[in-house]
Amino acid sequence: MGTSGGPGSRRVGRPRVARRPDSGLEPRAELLAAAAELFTTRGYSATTTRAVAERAGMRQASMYHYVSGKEELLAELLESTVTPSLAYARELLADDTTPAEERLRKLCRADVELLCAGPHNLGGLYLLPEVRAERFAGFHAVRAELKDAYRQLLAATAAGGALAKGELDLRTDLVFGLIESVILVHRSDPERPVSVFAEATADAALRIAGI
Amino acid sequence: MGTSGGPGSRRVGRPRVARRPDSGLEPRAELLAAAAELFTTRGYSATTTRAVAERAGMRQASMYHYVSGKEELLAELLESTVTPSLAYARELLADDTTPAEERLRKLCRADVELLCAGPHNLGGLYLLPEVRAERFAGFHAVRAELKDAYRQLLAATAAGGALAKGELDLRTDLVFGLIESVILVHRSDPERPVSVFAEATADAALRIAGI
DNA sequence: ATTATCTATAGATCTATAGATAATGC
DNA sequence: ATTATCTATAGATCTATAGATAATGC
Repeated sequence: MGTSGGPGSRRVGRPRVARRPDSGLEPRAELLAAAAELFTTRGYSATTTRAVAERAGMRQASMYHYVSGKEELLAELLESTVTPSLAYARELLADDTTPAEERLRKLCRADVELLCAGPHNLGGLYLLPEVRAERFAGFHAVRAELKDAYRQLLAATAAGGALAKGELDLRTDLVFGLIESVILVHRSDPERPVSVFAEATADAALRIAGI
Repeated sequence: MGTSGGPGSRRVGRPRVARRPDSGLEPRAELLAAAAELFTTRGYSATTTRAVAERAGMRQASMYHYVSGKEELLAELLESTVTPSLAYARELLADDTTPAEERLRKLCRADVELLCAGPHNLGGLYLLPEVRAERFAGFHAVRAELKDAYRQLLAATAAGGALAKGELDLRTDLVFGLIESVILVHRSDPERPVSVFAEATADAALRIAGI
């Protein structure tokens, strides 16, 4: 199953017509990277299968050797934007030795870092209107679980414990909204150093939470 | 020039094939409303001229009697989402009898109300990736001016006056980001009473601002 | 023989124009 | 005569499949 292989190991199959420096990625990963860039900058529907394939260095039809179409690419990219944060959120929820305030701060910071990580503002995929389609219900479920983790941590803080349900929901929405707004802010200024930004956003989130 | 005319006044021209209860809107306004709904829910590129026209009650080709194409519709809708807020922001900047904190709060509240106004989450248009195109530079200019109004108000507050330039920019981004995040929050829960939400968001914005 | 790619293309759109038509206005 | 609409359609895509081809593997 060897990966794309070390230098010198020639690949099986007809050679690509556009030979380029080996990206070191598997063809499927090349397609995902190409899709990430195009979907986030031009949008999903505006991106053709030809554009994705060609950016990945192959012809349009060759793409179908690896994926069933655009939808599959988007679905996979979407999940990759929440899964790591969710895993971390679960860890934090299970940790009952650390104060909730601190855990909430950690989650905010990590979430912002993850949303801003990578070259293509992947978090921005979530803003695509097409994502609402039933096809992506899996992603929405994961995202709802992440939001619920925020709610639970918020409820466990001193300030949050005093809130009525409606109030807690509103605060959760505001905090979660602020975290997601980093997608927009990051989009408008991708140069900003992420760690400072993550810290400042976590601060802001805790202030909104009332801490 | 009479508008669509009072009841009973028949319209000139071949009748539409799909007769429907008079919406009371001019044909161009009907097209804009249809585009607003479709662009915000399905996205811009995913929306065909046929879909827009038919939702507006006419055939695809008839649309070209009123607009040059989809682009024109999006451009007009976009501007309509910032222009009112910007007008209000200018008023507030000119008013030097009211404390900056209060003016900032007012701008936040008004901006949220406007973003959530109307049936179709119009603010969400700004999230469309296609909006980055050069074609919409006009919109971006207006939006940048609105953001600058936030910056100026922020700088005029007691807390903001103490900030270095980089710090002020970061705060501005966070506050502006929070305001825009209402688009996302409103999208996920359109039922929430807007005035409460606007108040809570303004609160949150001022806390982020450090007030 | 197996594989990854290619070229070619059918079928399904989608946009924007041309030209016909069915109202009102004079 | 003027107008708002219609029907029809040319030209330009775009997707997904069929089948050919150029490598390596045995």
